[in-house]
This record gives sequence, structure tokens and C-alpha cells, in this order.
Amino acid sequence: MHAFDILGDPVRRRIIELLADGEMSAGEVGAIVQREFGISQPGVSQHLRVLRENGFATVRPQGTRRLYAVDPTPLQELDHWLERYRGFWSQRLDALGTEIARGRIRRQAESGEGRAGRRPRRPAGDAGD
Amino acid sequence: MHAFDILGDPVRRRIIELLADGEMSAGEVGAIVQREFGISQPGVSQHLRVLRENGFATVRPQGTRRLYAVDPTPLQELDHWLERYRGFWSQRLDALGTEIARGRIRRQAESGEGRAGRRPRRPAGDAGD
DNA sequence: CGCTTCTATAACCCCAGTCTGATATTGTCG
DNA sequence: CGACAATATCAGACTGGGGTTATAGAAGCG
Repeated sequence: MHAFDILGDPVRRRIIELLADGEMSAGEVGAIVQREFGISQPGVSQHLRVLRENGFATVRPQGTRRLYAVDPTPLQELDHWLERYRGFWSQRLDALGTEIARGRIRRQAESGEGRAGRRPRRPAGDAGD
Repeated sequence: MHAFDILGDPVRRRIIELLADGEMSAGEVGAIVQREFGISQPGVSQHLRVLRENGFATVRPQGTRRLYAVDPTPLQELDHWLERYRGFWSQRLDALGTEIARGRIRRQAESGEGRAGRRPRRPAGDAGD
């Protein structure tokens, strides 16, 4: 399963969000998620398993509990994939800002490329994924 | 379908990557994707439809062709979702760098308190999604 | 006008992924 | 030890997303 697939599920996204605030036991996560999504305990447990097995979460046993925490590694990969597209909206925003500021706020060294859209096409054959 | 679901499919990710280099006709995209993934023309067309209908791509007819281009809006949303987690890896890298610089990578207690990603837990109930 | 090219839609099939109830596993406590 | 609590796993049912073939629709061309 690809990292984007993992985050495709709303329950898993919610779990990640919960863990973002700090460690939580499976039970605590379960209580919230079961209430919010109306799914069973095994359902939650399975989602936790997916997150575990795909590196989105780490577990630490504490007595009979399992404390889950976010592992940011795969999130970082997604962030890296998105990096390529960041120029698209920042360009647009820059352009907008320039319009508004009327010639002030000169973005230095804007890597002189053309505006959003329309860019030189690269010779095909660079997978990158 | 959630934005993350859209990117969960490798064909769609590839299409987005292709369009990142500039406008391309459905046929051009199709030729590459069909070769790389071994799927049919309608298969590609359906993926283009999904991208279209979910705001990842825009179309512009030109004669009998349809020129597709990236629309970064939903990508920006994903980027925004990830923002919340950006602190995680920058923290870790900072910490790691510091440890190394001091020349003493101290193994943190596995079961103890004070792990890297630790943050104060917020009172539950902020969906944000 | 017919013929060809380019692209999209329709109708259908199939399987990966997610749900559920039942049960196993592991740890704590009296 | 036995009961209880917390969590995971199993086995099966169900669903929808993605694939395919066949076909439709629109634009260019001789």
C-alpha cells in the first residue's frame, strides 16, 4: 500500500491527527474513533495495524496497554513528493502579491522562469516515483 | 473521494507528474501511461476523468484534442494538512544533529519518558479535517 | 459527404481493502 | 491460580474502485 493510500482512509487520518498531539493508548484512540465513526474495536485495531506496518506509527507496550505515537517518516516522504508542486501555488501567490503591492515587495531571485502553467516540457523518461 | 485517495493510485500520480512539466493532450498522456502501466486507453481516460472531476486537472479543447494541465489547488490542501506534521521531522533532525555534534548519541530510555516526538496533549475535540 | 483520428462513456467483472462477530493472547490484580 | 481488562487476530461477508471490451461523439480531411 502506498503512503497516499494509507491516508486515503478517513479513520486513519483521524488517528494520525490524534497521535499528533502525543502518545495515546489503543484504547483511548479506539474510544474516540469508535464514537466518531461508529466502527467496532477490531476495526480500529486493524487500522492501527495498517499504520504500524506502514511506518506511520510506532508502538510501545506499557503493561497491558499499547501506546501509539506518530512516526513522521512516511509523512515526510509525501511532503517531499508534494515539493515538486509547491512552486505552482507559491508562484500564483507571488504573482497575486505582486499585483496587490503594485511593484513593491520585490521577490528577489525568482529563478526567472515563466508564470504558472506553461513550462518547458522535459524529455520524457524520468519516472521519479 | 478524498484528495489522498486520488493520489493513492500510481497511474494518477504518474499523470500528475507528467502534467507537472506542462500541458499535454490526453493522447500524449495515454501513450506514456499505457506503455508504462500496460492499461487500455479507456483506463487512462477514466483516470483523467477522476483527476478532472476532483480538481487536480483542467482541460482545454484544441481541435479534436484535449489539453490537460495540473490544477494545484487540491495539492495545496494536502500540503496544508501535512503542515501540522512538518515540525516532527525538523525536530528530529535538529535533535539528531545536536547529538552528533556533541559527540554523544545517547540512547534514550526505551520505556521511559521524554521521547522525541512528545508534545502536550490537547483536549480532544478538534477535528480539523 | 464518408472516413479516420482522438477522446469519452457505458456496461460489466473482479479483487483488494474494510467491516463485523468470535476468539486468542497477554498482562494485572486479589 | 482464576477473573478481568486491554488489545490483537481470524474468518467470512460486502463494497467500490479500477480494469476491460464495445461503442458513441466530435473534429479534421480528401
